[in-house]
Amino acid sequence: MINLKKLSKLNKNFYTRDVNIVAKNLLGKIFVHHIGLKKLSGIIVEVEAYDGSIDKAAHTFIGKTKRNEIMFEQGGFFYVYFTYGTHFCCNIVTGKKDEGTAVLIRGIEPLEGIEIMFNNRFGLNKFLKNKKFDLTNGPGKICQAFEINKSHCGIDLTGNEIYLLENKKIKEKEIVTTTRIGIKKSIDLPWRYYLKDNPHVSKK
DNA sequence: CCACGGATTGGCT
DNA sequence: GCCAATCCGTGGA
Repeated sequence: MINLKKLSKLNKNFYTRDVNIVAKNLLGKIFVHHIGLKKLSGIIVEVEAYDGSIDKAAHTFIGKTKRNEIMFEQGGFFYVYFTYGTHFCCNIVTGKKDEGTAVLIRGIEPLEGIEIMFNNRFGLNKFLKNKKFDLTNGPGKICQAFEINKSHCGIDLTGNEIYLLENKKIKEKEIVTTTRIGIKKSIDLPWRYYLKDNPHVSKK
């Protein structure tokens, strides 16, 4: 088991770099959400980069709007959006101010608060124990398990409610690079990254 | 004001 | 593999 107390929080210098650099480096980091006395955490195992300057699939491609304005801030903020009438998806804003770049979190390996996440996803049904790999393998599922919604959009990730922790360095050969999922524009950009053989990745 | 589609998920054929 | 659920951001009239 990882001793989270020894890990340092990721700072502004981490987040304000190029979106694809940050995306790759987010793999293996610990995502933490404090809710009162509850604590939920897990290892990031799958991400996608979005860059409004050249990427038609990015929410910022159309310019600044009320919905996407947090993506135009400097790196280190949290961007949450609602889609398909049913799901939230969470992103890490990256780069310098006005770049309009962010990383979508698509897969997490749960560490702390697994019982709470299970309850958030499936209720208290004990007959669903075989669902242990279906808790956080997808962006909508992550938000449901981690209790993330629109109210968390704009949070500063250097604060104490939602933040990320440093962890052991991931080797280049453990990272799979491929195209992004579920989009209809700019579908050929190889901006999806995930940890090889990890069962909490949404799709191979 | 109205129409449209989406960085998804889960259930059914 | 196919498709409904379900709502809001966005853009055009």
